[in-house]
Amino acid sequence: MIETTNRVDEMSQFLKLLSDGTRLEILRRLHVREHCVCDFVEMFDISQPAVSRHLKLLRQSQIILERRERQWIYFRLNPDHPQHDLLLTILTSMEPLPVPAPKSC
Amino acid sequence: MIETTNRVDEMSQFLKLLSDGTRLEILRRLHVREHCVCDFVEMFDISQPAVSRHLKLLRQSQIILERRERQWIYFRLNPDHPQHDLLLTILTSMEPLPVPAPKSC
DNA sequence: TCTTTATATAACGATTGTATTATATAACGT
DNA sequence: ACGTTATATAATACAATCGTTATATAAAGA
Repeated sequence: MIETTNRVDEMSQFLKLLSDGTRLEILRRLHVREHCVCDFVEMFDISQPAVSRHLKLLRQSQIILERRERQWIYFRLNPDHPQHDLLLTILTSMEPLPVPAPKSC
Repeated sequence: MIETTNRVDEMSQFLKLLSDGTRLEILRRLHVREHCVCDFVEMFDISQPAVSRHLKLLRQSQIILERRERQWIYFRLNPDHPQHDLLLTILTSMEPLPVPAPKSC
Protein backbone atom coordinates (compact mmCIF):
# COMPACT_ATOMS: atom_id res chain seq x y z
CA MET A 1 0.00 0.00 0.00
CA ILE A 2 1.27 3.39 -0.97
CA GLU A 3 0.98 6.39 1.23
CA THR A 4 -0.54 9.30 -0.59
CA THR A 5 2.33 11.61 -1.50
CA ASN A 6 2.76 15.11 -0.16
CA ARG A 7 2.06 16.47 -3.60
CA VAL A 8 -1.34 14.84 -3.64
CA ASP A 9 -2.04 15.94 -0.09
CA GLU A 10 -1.17 19.53 -0.92
CA MET A 11 -3.38 19.49 -3.97
CA SER A 12 -6.31 17.89 -2.18
CA GLN A 13 -5.99 20.42 0.63
CA PHE A 14 -5.98 23.23 -1.88
CA LEU A 15 -9.00 21.85 -3.72
CA LYS A 16 -10.85 21.38 -0.45
CA LEU A 17 -10.57 25.11 0.13
CA LEU A 18 -12.13 25.76 -3.26
CA SER A 19 -14.82 23.13 -2.88
CA ASP A 20 -17.19 25.35 -0.91
CA GLY A 21 -19.62 27.45 -2.93
CA THR A 22 -19.26 30.52 -0.75
CA ARG A 23 -15.47 30.48 -0.89
CA LEU A 24 -15.48 29.88 -4.62
CA GLU A 25 -17.79 32.85 -5.12
CA ILE A 26 -15.55 34.95 -2.87
CA LEU A 27 -12.53 34.03 -4.98
CA ARG A 28 -14.45 34.74 -8.16
CA ARG A 29 -15.17 38.23 -6.91
CA LEU A 30 -11.61 38.78 -5.74
CA HIS A 31 -10.44 37.86 -9.20
CA VAL A 32 -12.27 40.97 -10.42
CA ARG A 33 -11.16 43.35 -7.67
CA GLU A 34 -10.37 43.79 -4.00
CA HIS A 35 -13.27 43.47 -1.57
CA CYS A 36 -13.70 44.15 2.10
CA VAL A 37 -15.47 41.79 4.48
CA CYS A 38 -18.64 43.86 4.50
CA ASP A 39 -18.95 43.45 0.72
CA PHE A 40 -19.24 39.74 1.21
CA VAL A 41 -21.47 40.01 4.25
CA GLU A 42 -24.13 41.78 2.22
CA MET A 43 -23.48 39.60 -0.80
CA PHE A 44 -24.23 36.28 0.88
CA ASP A 45 -27.13 35.14 2.97
CA ILE A 46 -24.98 33.96 5.84
CA SER A 47 -23.87 35.66 9.04
CA GLN A 48 -20.88 37.97 9.31
CA PRO A 49 -18.94 35.47 11.47
CA ALA A 50 -19.52 32.81 8.82
CA VAL A 51 -18.06 35.09 6.15
CA SER A 52 -15.20 35.93 8.45
CA ARG A 53 -14.43 32.26 8.94
CA HIS A 54 -14.34 31.56 5.21
CA LEU A 55 -11.96 34.45 4.70
CA LYS A 56 -9.80 33.21 7.54
CA LEU A 57 -9.42 29.80 5.88
CA LEU A 58 -8.43 31.38 2.58
CA ARG A 59 -6.04 33.78 4.28
CA GLN A 60 -4.40 31.09 6.43
CA SER A 61 -3.60 29.09 3.33
CA GLN A 62 -2.17 32.21 1.66
CA ILE A 63 -4.58 32.01 -1.24
CA ILE A 64 -5.64 35.56 -0.43
CA LEU A 65 -3.87 38.54 1.12
CA GLU A 66 -5.31 41.27 3.26
CA ARG A 67 -4.56 44.91 3.97
CA ARG A 68 -6.19 47.17 6.48
CA GLU A 69 -7.34 50.63 5.43
CA ARG A 70 -9.03 52.65 8.13
CA GLN A 71 -11.71 50.46 9.61
CA TRP A 72 -11.92 48.10 6.67
CA ILE A 73 -9.92 45.05 5.80
CA TYR A 74 -9.50 44.49 2.11
CA PHE A 75 -8.78 41.12 0.59
CA ARG A 76 -7.21 40.27 -2.75
CA LEU A 77 -5.89 37.19 -4.49
CA ASN A 78 -2.26 36.34 -3.77
CA PRO A 79 -0.48 36.16 -7.12
CA ASP A 80 2.48 34.44 -5.47
CA HIS A 81 0.53 31.49 -4.14
CA PRO A 82 1.97 28.23 -5.52
CA GLN A 83 -1.38 27.31 -7.04
CA HIS A 84 -2.29 30.77 -8.27
CA ASP A 85 -2.23 29.80 -11.95
CA LEU A 86 -4.40 26.80 -11.33
CA LEU A 87 -6.79 28.96 -9.34
CA LEU A 88 -7.14 31.34 -12.27
CA THR A 89 -7.75 28.43 -14.61
CA ILE A 90 -10.54 27.23 -12.36
CA LEU A 91 -12.06 30.69 -11.93
CA THR A 92 -11.99 31.50 -15.62
CA SER A 93 -13.48 28.13 -16.50
CA MET A 94 -16.70 29.30 -14.84
CA GLU A 95 -19.13 31.75 -16.34
CA PRO A 96 -17.95 35.35 -16.02
CA LEU A 97 -19.55 37.43 -13.30
CA PRO A 98 -22.74 39.19 -14.37
CA VAL A 99 -22.28 42.86 -13.56
CA PRO A 100 -19.59 44.95 -11.90
CA ALA A 101 -21.37 45.94 -8.71
CA PRO A 102 -20.68 49.42 -7.31
CA LYS A 103 -18.95 49.62 -3.96
CA SER A 104 -21.19 50.18 -0.98
CA CYS A 105 -19.43 50.26 2.40
CA MET B 1 -27.73 38.88 -1.15
CA ILE B 2 -26.93 36.79 -4.15
CA GLU B 3 -27.61 33.13 -4.33
CA THR B 4 -24.58 31.25 -5.46
CA THR B 5 -25.12 30.47 -9.14
CA ASN B 6 -25.50 26.99 -10.55
CA ARG B 7 -22.18 27.35 -12.27
CA VAL B 8 -20.44 27.90 -8.97
CA ASP B 9 -22.35 25.07 -7.34
CA GLU B 10 -21.40 22.69 -10.12
CA MET B 11 -17.77 23.66 -9.87
CA SER B 12 -17.65 23.41 -6.09
CA GLN B 13 -19.30 19.99 -6.27
CA PHE B 14 -16.76 18.88 -8.81
CA LEU B 15 -13.86 20.17 -6.75
CA LYS B 16 -15.25 18.51 -3.64
CA LEU B 17 -14.94 15.18 -5.42
CA LEU B 18 -11.29 15.90 -6.17
CA SER B 19 -10.52 17.24 -2.72
CA ASP B 20 -10.00 13.84 -1.14
CA GLY B 21 -6.47 12.45 -1.26
CA THR B 22 -7.54 8.91 -2.05
CA ARG B 23 -9.81 9.96 -4.90
CA LEU B 24 -7.17 12.28 -6.31
CA GLU B 25 -4.63 9.46 -6.26
CA ILE B 26 -7.18 7.17 -7.94
CA LEU B 27 -7.71 9.72 -10.69
CA ARG B 28 -3.98 10.21 -11.07
CA ARG B 29 -3.59 6.48 -11.68
CA LEU B 30 -6.55 6.36 -14.05
CA HIS B 31 -4.91 9.12 -16.03
CA VAL B 32 -2.11 6.64 -16.77
CA ARG B 33 -4.27 3.60 -17.52
CA GLU B 34 -7.37 1.62 -16.66
CA HIS B 35 -7.47 -0.01 -13.22
CA CYS B 36 -9.78 -2.49 -11.56
CA VAL B 37 -11.02 -2.13 -8.00
CA CYS B 38 -8.56 -4.68 -6.66
CA ASP B 39 -5.65 -2.57 -7.93
CA PHE B 40 -6.75 0.23 -5.68
CA VAL B 41 -7.58 -2.05 -2.78
CA GLU B 42 -4.00 -3.20 -2.56
CA MET B 43 -2.67 0.26 -3.37
CA PHE B 44 -4.27 2.04 -0.42
CA ASP B 45 -4.33 1.27 3.25
CA ILE B 46 -8.11 1.39 3.54
CA SER B 47 -10.75 -1.31 3.32
CA GLN B 48 -12.25 -2.63 0.09
CA PRO B 49 -15.65 -1.08 0.87
CA ALA B 50 -13.96 2.27 1.38
CA VAL B 51 -12.31 2.03 -2.03
CA SER B 52 -15.60 0.94 -3.53
CA ARG B 53 -17.32 3.96 -2.08
CA HIS B 54 -14.78 6.39 -3.51
CA LEU B 55 -15.19 4.82 -6.93
CA LYS B 56 -18.95 5.03 -6.63
CA LEU B 57 -18.78 8.76 -5.98
CA LEU B 58 -16.56 9.31 -9.00
CA ARG B 59 -18.73 7.09 -11.18
CA GLN B 60 -21.99 8.71 -10.08
CA SER B 61 -20.65 12.10 -11.11
CA GLN B 62 -19.55 10.66 -14.47
CA ILE B 63 -15.93 11.60 -13.90
CA ILE B 64 -15.01 7.97 -14.50
CA LEU B 65 -16.53 5.18 -16.56
CA GLU B 66 -16.57 1.47 -15.86
CA ARG B 67 -16.68 -1.72 -17.86
CA ARG B 68 -16.98 -5.26 -16.62
CA GLU B 69 -14.66 -7.94 -17.93
CA ARG B 70 -15.18 -11.35 -16.44
CA GLN B 71 -15.11 -10.94 -12.68
CA TRP B 72 -13.34 -7.59 -12.73
CA ILE B 73 -14.68 -4.10 -13.12
CA TYR B 74 -12.31 -1.72 -14.84
CA PHE B 75 -12.44 2.02 -14.42
CA ARG B 76 -11.14 4.75 -16.70
CA LEU B 77 -11.43 8.52 -16.95
CA ASN B 78 -14.43 9.80 -18.89
CA PRO B 79 -13.08 12.04 -21.67
CA ASP B 80 -16.58 13.45 -22.25
CA HIS B 81 -17.08 14.76 -18.75
CA PRO B 82 -17.76 18.52 -18.86
CA GLN B 83 -14.76 19.17 -16.61
CA HIS B 84 -12.43 16.66 -18.19
CA ASP B 85 -9.97 19.28 -19.44
CA LEU B 86 -9.83 20.94 -16.08
CA LEU B 87 -9.29 17.55 -14.46
CA LEU B 88 -6.30 16.91 -16.70
CA THR B 89 -4.90 20.33 -15.89
CA ILE B 90 -5.13 19.52 -12.21
CA LEU B 91 -3.66 16.04 -12.58
CA THR B 92 -0.75 17.19 -14.70
CA SER B 93 -0.01 20.06 -12.35
CA MET B 94 1.05 17.46 -9.78
CA GLU B 95 4.26 15.53 -9.88
CA PRO B 96 4.19 12.66 -12.36
CA LEU B 97 3.69 9.20 -10.93
CA PRO B 98 6.92 7.47 -9.90
CA VAL B 99 6.91 4.09 -11.63
CA PRO B 100 4.53 2.21 -13.90
CA ALA B 101 3.47 -0.63 -11.61
CA PRO B 102 2.86 -4.02 -13.17
CA LYS B 103 -0.67 -5.36 -13.04
CA SER B 104 -1.32 -7.86 -10.28
CA CYS B 105 -4.90 -9.16 -10.11
C1' DT C 1 -23.48 -27.28 -6.53
C1' DC C 2 -20.06 -25.44 -3.55
C1' DT C 3 -16.09 -22.49 -2.72
C1' DT C 4 -13.42 -18.73 -3.93
C1' DT C 5 -12.64 -14.21 -5.76
C1' DA C 6 -14.20 -9.55 -6.97
C1' DT C 7 -17.17 -6.03 -5.92
C1' DA C 8 -21.26 -3.58 -3.77
C1' DT C 9 -24.36 -2.25 -0.08
C1' DA C 10 -25.99 -1.47 4.74
C1' DA C 11 -25.48 0.00 9.33
C1' DC C 12 -22.98 2.52 12.33
C1' DG C 13 -19.41 5.58 14.64
C1' DA C 14 -15.86 9.16 14.63
C1' DT C 15 -14.25 13.25 12.66
C1' DT C 16 -14.68 17.36 10.14
C1' DG C 17 -17.06 21.29 8.15
C1' DT C 18 -20.20 24.97 8.42
C1' DA C 19 -23.69 27.39 10.37
C1' DT C 20 -25.56 30.09 14.45
C1' DT C 21 -25.53 33.38 18.59
C1' DA C 22 -23.00 35.87 21.89
C1' DT C 23 -19.15 38.50 22.77
C1' DA C 24 -14.55 40.84 22.02
C1' DT C 25 -11.54 44.09 19.65
C1' DA C 26 -10.24 47.99 16.68
C1' DA C 27 -10.94 52.17 14.35
C1' DC C 28 -13.81 56.13 13.59
C1' DG C 29 -16.69 60.19 14.50
C1' DT C 30 -19.00 63.20 17.82
C1' DA D 1 -15.14 59.37 26.59
C1' DC D 2 -18.84 57.17 24.13
C1' DG D 3 -21.48 55.18 20.57
C1' DT D 4 -21.22 53.22 16.03
C1' DT D 5 -19.27 50.45 12.47
C1' DA D 6 -16.21 46.75 10.85
C1' DT D 7 -14.24 42.57 11.89
C1' DA D 8 -12.69 38.48 14.77
C1' DT D 9 -13.20 34.80 18.12
C1' DA D 10 -15.58 31.42 21.21
C1' DA D 11 -19.01 28.18 22.21
C1' DT D 12 -22.12 25.24 20.41
C1' DA D 13 -25.31 22.54 17.23
C1' DC D 14 -26.06 20.10 13.12
C1' DA D 15 -24.95 18.01 8.83
C1' DA D 16 -21.74 15.88 5.80
C1' DT D 17 -17.80 12.92 5.11
C1' DC D 18 -15.17 8.93 5.60
C1' DG D 19 -13.83 5.10 7.91
C1' DT D 20 -15.08 0.40 9.80
C1' DT D 21 -17.41 -4.41 10.07
C1' DA D 22 -20.92 -7.42 8.46
C1' DT D 23 -23.32 -9.06 4.72
C1' DA D 24 -25.04 -9.47 -0.19
C1' DT D 25 -24.35 -10.32 -5.08
C1' DA D 26 -21.97 -11.91 -9.31
C1' DA D 27 -18.82 -14.52 -11.86
C1' DA D 28 -15.38 -18.36 -12.07
C1' DG D 29 -13.61 -22.79 -11.29
C1' DA D 30 -13.49 -27.44 -9.04
